[in-house]
Amino acid sequence: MSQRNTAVTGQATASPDAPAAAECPLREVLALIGDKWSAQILVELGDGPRRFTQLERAVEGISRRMLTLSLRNLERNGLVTRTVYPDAPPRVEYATTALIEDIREPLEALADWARRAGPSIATARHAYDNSHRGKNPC
Amino acid sequence: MSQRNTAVTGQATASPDAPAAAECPLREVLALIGDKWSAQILVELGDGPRRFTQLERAVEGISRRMLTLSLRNLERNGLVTRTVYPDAPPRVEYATTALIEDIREPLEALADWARRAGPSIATARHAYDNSHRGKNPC
DNA sequence: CGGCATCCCGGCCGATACTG
DNA sequence: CAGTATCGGCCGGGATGCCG
Repeated sequence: MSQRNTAVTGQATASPDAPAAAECPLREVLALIGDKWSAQILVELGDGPRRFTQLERAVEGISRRMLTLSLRNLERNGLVTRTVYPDAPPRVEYATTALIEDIREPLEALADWARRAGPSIATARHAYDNSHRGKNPC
Repeated sequence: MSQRNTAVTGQATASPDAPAAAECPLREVLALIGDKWSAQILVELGDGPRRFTQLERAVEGISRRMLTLSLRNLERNGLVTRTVYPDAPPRVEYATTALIEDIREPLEALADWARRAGPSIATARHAYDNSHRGKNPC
């Protein structure tokens, strides 16, 4: 069994069938793009189609393995397309589908919020850590 | 060492210090509320302050353990407040802070998108699974 | 009521090496 | 270039039980 499989190498980056996302739509979104890399990949693809290696360099820190798995997952859920060109040096392009058009704005809004709230959060965190320190011996 | 600690029971629901969220604000948001329960908790708290047991019942499926860990994490990052009332039966209320006011809308937008795109995604997934089936016995 | 401590497993994810 | 295969660590998170 060396061919492509549903669970590529024993996992699938997201739930294999979204079994119990149940009635909470927020959970569903997070199950789709709430993982470590998918959102960043979508953002990068938002600027236009990208090749595999382009994404690998753009996302910064992602491994080929996780890039592959994440892209497969996004493709499976209809969020990106994968196009193979029959060139001498292999060439594959990934692009977003119409499905994501409607989430780009909310995603941007979240990012904006992170930029604005970031400092406040850091402050709150340090305050919390200070007031709860000393419980643990160094 | 039976007191409260930074890593309560060996984990922290989110990164202990958000070390390498780096320059991607989206990653930071997901590091904060991208886990399995935090977003739902925030949504529930959006309707007003809630007690621990109220949340436990409202969130549906969450364990006391994860509720505690998630709330602690949200509290640490200044997204919710924890108020203890000195009553005979212990009473603790959780509420959102001003920090979250600005993400409620984007969060709602994401949920809306999930509701609308849900069917299309399911279709895409089944199509993908069909066209890639037969590689694995059974 | 509102937690915390312990056990434990499955899956995320990184590192590394091999392939068409 | 664009993947795939394999090993292994770490941690999210469920189940259970005890405590003030």
